[in-house]
Amino acid sequence: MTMIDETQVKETSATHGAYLTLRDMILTGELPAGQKLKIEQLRGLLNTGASPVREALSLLTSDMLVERIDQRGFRAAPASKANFAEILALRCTLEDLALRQSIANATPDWEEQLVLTHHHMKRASGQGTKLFEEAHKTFHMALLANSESPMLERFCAQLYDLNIRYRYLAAKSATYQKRDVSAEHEEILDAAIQRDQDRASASLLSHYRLTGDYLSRALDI
Amino acid sequence: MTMIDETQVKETSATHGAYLTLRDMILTGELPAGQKLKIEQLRGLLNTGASPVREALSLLTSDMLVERIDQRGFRAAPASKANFAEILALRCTLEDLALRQSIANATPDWEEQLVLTHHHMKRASGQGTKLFEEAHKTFHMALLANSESPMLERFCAQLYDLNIRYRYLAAKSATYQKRDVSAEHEEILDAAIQRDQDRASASLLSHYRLTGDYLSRALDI
DNA sequence: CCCTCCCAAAATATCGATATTTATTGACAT
DNA sequence: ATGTCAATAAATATCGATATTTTGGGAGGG
Repeated sequence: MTMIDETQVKETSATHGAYLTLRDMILTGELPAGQKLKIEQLRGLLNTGASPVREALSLLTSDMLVERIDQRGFRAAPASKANFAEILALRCTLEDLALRQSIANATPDWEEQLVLTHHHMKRASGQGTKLFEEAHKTFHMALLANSESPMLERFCAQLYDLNIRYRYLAAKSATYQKRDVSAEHEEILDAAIQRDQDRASASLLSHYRLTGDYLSRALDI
Repeated sequence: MTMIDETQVKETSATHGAYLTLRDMILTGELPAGQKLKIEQLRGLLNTGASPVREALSLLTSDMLVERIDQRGFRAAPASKANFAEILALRCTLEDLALRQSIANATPDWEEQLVLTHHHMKRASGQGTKLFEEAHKTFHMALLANSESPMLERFCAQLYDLNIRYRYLAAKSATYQKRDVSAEHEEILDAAIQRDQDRASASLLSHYRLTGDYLSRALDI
């Protein structure tokens, strides 16, 4: 006999579900940085067994979103300005590399993906933060998706996610920026399609550094 | 009542033990690349329960040594020339960066560590491969240990390990190299202590590329 | 002869209970 | 008051059993 609990369909395995939920909770700050993550507590939150929770936490360890303390459980990875600065610096190095490689290997197919994902992002702009975040990541990852270096792309994706957390952290505190982010995206897209490595990389890095400066000021951790 | 099984002391948790053993088996090729990793089979090998095995495999996923196929278990990460080339290229980029930063932040303490770990490596040279491998990694990580960028160091360590696997793979096949690896290490050490970023990085990268070329030829995968 | 569908066998994923380990509390001696 | 130690409480880690899913191998139909 099968129990149908959520909304009719059992999307994936309990582990994967727990993984996605926990990840989201950490990224958005619903589970604050540094917080102890008790199995029993999470077991309740996700209404699943201890095994899936444990395994999901183990997986999140890969993503550097959770730390494991041997024999003493798990906790959400701590956040700090130093950590944020490190993420920004690494992203600039790695995305620069990945973007240049992507452009070097440029194909019509890839360019079409860029245009598409950019369009989706623009359309998602009005709607909720959650949807826009999703589309924003998709666009940025599409830029790198042609590097023919899966590990490099993986590192970039990982760092991208780590950065999101700081965006949510900053959002809690005061001021909201009034840059023309949209124009920055257009500029990156255009340079990529023109296959201009230097311009694309420069505008991408500038995009990150502007956001970085802004976040760095907004953060009070 | 406590059961004492191995050699008197229970080093760590079952999970951590399984993690170390499995990792070693994959690195050395005892568990060949691409092989299906069945829980039951490993459970026997490590004589422990299914939970620690599962969790160890999850952790190895972080290290990109194991792949997880949803609902279909785990397998040792596949190996290929392309993957090897990617690892080499990424290492060159990331270690270059880390080494330069380490040198930029140079302290007497760090330099002493370099000298020490280099000495240990030389001493381990005569003894078994296993011991030398250990010391070799320690020396190379010591070079990067002063970068003040923990994540960067983590990436480098990860890539270092992934590379080891290819060394073991190549060792199985034919010829043995006759480079003066020891001199290369001296050169890197010397340049680092002189705080000469360019020379240190150049000799480190040359060291890797020479090994890379050799391995690339020796591999038949 | 080949393809599809179904049934057994194998393997994975998950649960619930138990054993270990770590954290906490309060009494006692200083 | 204060620091130490033992007993208790809480949490983690691990086990063994069960439910679910995938795989492999025919039987039957095309």
